Amino acid sequence: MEAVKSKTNDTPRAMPKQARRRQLIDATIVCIAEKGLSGTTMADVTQQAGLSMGIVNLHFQRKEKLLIETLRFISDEYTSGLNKIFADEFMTVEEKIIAHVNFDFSRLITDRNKLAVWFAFWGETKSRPTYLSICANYINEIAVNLTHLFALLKDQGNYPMVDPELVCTCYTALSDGLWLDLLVTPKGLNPSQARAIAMHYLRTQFPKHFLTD
Amino acid sequence: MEAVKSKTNDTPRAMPKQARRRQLIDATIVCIAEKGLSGTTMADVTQQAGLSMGIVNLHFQRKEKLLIETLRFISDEYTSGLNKIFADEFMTVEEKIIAHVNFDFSRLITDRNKLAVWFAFWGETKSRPTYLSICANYINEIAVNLTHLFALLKDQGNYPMVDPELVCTCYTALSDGLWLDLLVTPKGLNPSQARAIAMHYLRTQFPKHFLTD
DNA sequence: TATGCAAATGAATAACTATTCATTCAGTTG
DNA sequence: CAACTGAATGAATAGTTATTCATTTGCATA
Repeated sequence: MEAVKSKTNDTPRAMPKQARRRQLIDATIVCIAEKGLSGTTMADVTQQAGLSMGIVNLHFQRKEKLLIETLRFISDEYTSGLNKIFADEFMTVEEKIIAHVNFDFSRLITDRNKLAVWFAFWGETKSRPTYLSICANYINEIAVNLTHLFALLKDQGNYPMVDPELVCTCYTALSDGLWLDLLVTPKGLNPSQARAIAMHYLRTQFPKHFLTD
Repeated sequence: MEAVKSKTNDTPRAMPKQARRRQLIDATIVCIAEKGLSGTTMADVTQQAGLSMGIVNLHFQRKEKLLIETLRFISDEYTSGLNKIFADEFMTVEEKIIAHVNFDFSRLITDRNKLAVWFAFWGETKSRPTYLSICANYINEIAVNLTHLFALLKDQGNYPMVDPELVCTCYTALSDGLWLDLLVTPKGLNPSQARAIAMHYLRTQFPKHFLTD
């Protein structure tokens, strides 16, 4: 009897619930990419998910909450990926920075649908404090960690002139701008070229490192 | 009789018409900044302009056209500012590049209302070909001119290792990212700090130049 | 000052979209 | 297998917003 309870043996009912939420979030990402934030309706999202109109109310109460959870989802996906790198015990500082850059320009992150979602929400942060606070949180967390890595490399590699905080701000702005490029002019730049540009900048700061490609 | 015709003596009726359009575009910029693209209604815009509901229809036919003209307005403002610099006969190459950077981080461009408009539209380019084509146009035009300036400096300054196209892409991405920073975390960075970061990057490429600040 | 005319108004309308909820459905339990 | 339970449906509703257009306004001309 117990063996056939459900596909997974823990949280038998809660799991499917999470899956449904995820399904709706995925549909929302596709809709925002295809129709823009202002053009995305509940009918669009539920149809994209292959479900019925009332379903969003059931799982998210109202549209605004679905949108917020969608932003939170891609935000968490990004920060948790980076935190895994920061927390790794076996990578050198240089390897961690390279892993960071690789992650920034990986398939997962440079997916144009997700980039469209990022920029859609960024464009509204000035008017929606909730969006801003979700973005501001993760931005700060990452900046602290990345600055720390640059500071370590400065010491280890003997780069007395480097300003870790400046390099962090500059790298972050650069990768944001490269993402915009990938979103707006996808034929002008591909993810691996974008990655190369980011590495090019890092080499200007740490010329003895990052020479492996 | 002729002296009291109107406030300006040329194009007596056409001029006021342009002014009205401009007034509505200005109101649209404020509304997008305050309420987001998806939250901006016709009632908001006309109220912000201190005019009546029907006025948008009179001057722009429909909402979508007003939005497009708003994007075109800030786009033109940006390109025409830069083109003036590119076309200047009396500046050296180095001076032109500095003027370009100064313009990128001037009050006119780093106005947070306008930045909000830029990012609002960028976030929708994937779904609206019209927005994309307006953006793509000016992006390309500027890239050609800026790459040319970097190529000239490469020759004049004897920097054989510099790749002008790469530097242009990198500078452009960097300034886009810095604008995002100014929009999203205005307390983290001010325009003159952003300008300093851009100059810091240029000095890495042209170490004999851009030392004056 | 009267006349003509384009600009502007804003109440009314039409279109659209989020939200609700009575009903249906599917899976689990006793 | 019947009763139960919570998930899902989607037509109906309520609310919002773009658009229209008959009317008014203000200004230039004669």
